[in-house]
Amino acid sequence: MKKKLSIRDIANHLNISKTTVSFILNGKAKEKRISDVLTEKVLKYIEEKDFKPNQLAKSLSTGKTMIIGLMVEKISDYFFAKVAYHLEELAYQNGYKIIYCSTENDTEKTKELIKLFHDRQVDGYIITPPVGIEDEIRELISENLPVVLFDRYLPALDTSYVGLDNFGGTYNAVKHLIKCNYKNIAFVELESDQTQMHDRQQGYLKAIEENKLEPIIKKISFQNTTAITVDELTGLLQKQPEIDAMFFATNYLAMSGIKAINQLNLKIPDNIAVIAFDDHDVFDIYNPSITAVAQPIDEMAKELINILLDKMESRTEIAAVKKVEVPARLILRNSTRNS
Amino acid sequence: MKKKLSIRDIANHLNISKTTVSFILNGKAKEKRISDVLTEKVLKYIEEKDFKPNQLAKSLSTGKTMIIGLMVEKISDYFFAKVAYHLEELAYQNGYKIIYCSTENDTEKTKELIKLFHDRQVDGYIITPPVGIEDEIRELISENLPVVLFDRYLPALDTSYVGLDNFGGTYNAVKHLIKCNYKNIAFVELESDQTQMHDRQQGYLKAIEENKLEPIIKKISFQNTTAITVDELTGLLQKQPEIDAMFFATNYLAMSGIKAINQLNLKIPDNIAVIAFDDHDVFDIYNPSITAVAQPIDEMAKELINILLDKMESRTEIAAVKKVEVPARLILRNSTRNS
DNA sequence: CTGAAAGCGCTTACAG
DNA sequence: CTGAAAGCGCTTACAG
Repeated sequence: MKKKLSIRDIANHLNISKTTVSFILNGKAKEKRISDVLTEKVLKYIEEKDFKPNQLAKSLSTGKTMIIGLMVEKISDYFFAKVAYHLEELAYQNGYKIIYCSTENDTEKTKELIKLFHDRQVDGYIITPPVGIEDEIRELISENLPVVLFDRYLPALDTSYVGLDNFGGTYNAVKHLIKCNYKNIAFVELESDQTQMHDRQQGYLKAIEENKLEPIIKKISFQNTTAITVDELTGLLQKQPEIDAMFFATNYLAMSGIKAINQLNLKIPDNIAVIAFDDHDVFDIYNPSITAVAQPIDEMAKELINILLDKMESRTEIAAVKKVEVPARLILRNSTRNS
Repeated sequence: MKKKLSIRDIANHLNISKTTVSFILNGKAKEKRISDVLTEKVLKYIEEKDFKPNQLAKSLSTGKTMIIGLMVEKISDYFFAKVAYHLEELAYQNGYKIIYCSTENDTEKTKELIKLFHDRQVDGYIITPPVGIEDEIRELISENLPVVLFDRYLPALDTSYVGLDNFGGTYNAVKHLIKCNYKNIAFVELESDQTQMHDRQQGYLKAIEENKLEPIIKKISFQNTTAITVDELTGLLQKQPEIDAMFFATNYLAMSGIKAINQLNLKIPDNIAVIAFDDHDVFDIYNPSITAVAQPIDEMAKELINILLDKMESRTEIAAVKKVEVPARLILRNSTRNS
């Protein structure tokens, strides 16, 4: 078991002070006008011994951890996993590490997690907030900590935010269905107070109203098992056989819906069309492949990191509010008759 | 912006020493025989001020970070995401936090990540190793750091390990196909030197040989896009139309395979049976639903944490080797004729 | 029962 | 150009 080297060991060995070593280590050799010869010598020794400064000590002393805390609804979800992946990449390029965790959309759990991140002293927060978390977010901001909300916002709170144009994305997709001559378009959504759900619903309603069609809205409880959701959707289709298209507000709802459609032996897209909000890699593989409203994940990740970095590196006010809504992309596949 | 409280502020305010506050904070009041009255008073003040000790300072001083580093092949994969989720839960119950990252099966990237975790001074490592990482793992162990390998092992290295009984799981699944009267069973696997792939192949071969059938093995490159894989599998099925069952060594291969089967208008399970290694929640929703060899994820997570905790809390030697292989579960669905 | 003091490994304002 | 010293916020061996 090797003894860990410290900055003082190096200083002692080379007969110089810790200060000098520290300056060289942090690239301040020029600025502090330390001689090239000395700098060379120290760097060489460090290289040779493969010295790694203790990050804990560094953080304690600088007050920065170089860690970004990412809290998403569920890290195992396709969408969030992808976003996390991109964020990790971008953060890393800027010298930051990401630690992530799942809120499960549970307000209490999220409060716990914010505390945890706070204890670990992360330098910045990216959060997909459940409802009821306003006070905790406000508290973070009042402590001058950089926060960016993501995926959904908190209407009561004026904070930086990156999300999709949920309204426009849904509006365009439903208009596409209408153009393809579908008349009875059901909208299946999660029972939820969150803005992203609400905005999708509004987009649907606008398209329906503009075309003088009848809205058919089905709300599914967040706590449902897949089996129960499938049952409820089977029920809906039996009760309202005139439905000839279904718009699902999430990809998992779409999967349950497809199962219900299969159970009733309806054919996609002949008897019924399907569009899912949020793309998923299995949609391309499914038979028939499923038309989806996709979120430009890499673009969102880039916006998130940029806003956060600007705050963390004090290029903007920590409390400055910047909101970005990126446009959705409609990916046409075979679950809709495409006119 | 509120001033952060420190242990010294508390000590000053109550006119006692930092030592006493620290002891009380760490539940050592009894052990150090600090009076109940004082303990009460300190606890009350801490509660009231919502004081949180600085973890960085604590870690620097104790040398423990209470963080476990988890490195999986790809955190966005269904299987790994689920495992991570369970591990997080279990770690949390024991006062540990998990930080995770993806190796992408890239040896160089993995070396980087091990360095990163090492710099962050995680207390323990759970790693799904790519090949060629033996030296780095050996180095960790020689520094007396707890390491458990997961999902696949490194034959050249005698380390603690938790994984599936890949051999038995595949063997039983293929035997099931044979029992259901399938005769020309193809095995589709990833080109890979990893033990889990190798063991699955061996399980397949054993079942085939025992029943005097002809093996048909197709290897798919790890770098393939989905489209290329689909093409290759379509080619295979056209060249060898006698194939009446396909066993896929991973769930993503199965999805590509199903797409190939659909493109050729073959019917599952009448023309061709499908079994996937590694369950996926869409398999249950797919039409027809897909028979799969499932890994008992929660059980694996439990074993991992137990082995790691035993090492981290020095209940066993850090270098002690414990290997666990958990049995696979065959989940029969409708992609196989079930006799 | 309780406290003064050294130490964990860094950074940085200050002095020369 | 370079260093001595204080400080970040904890823990803990030692002394009484």
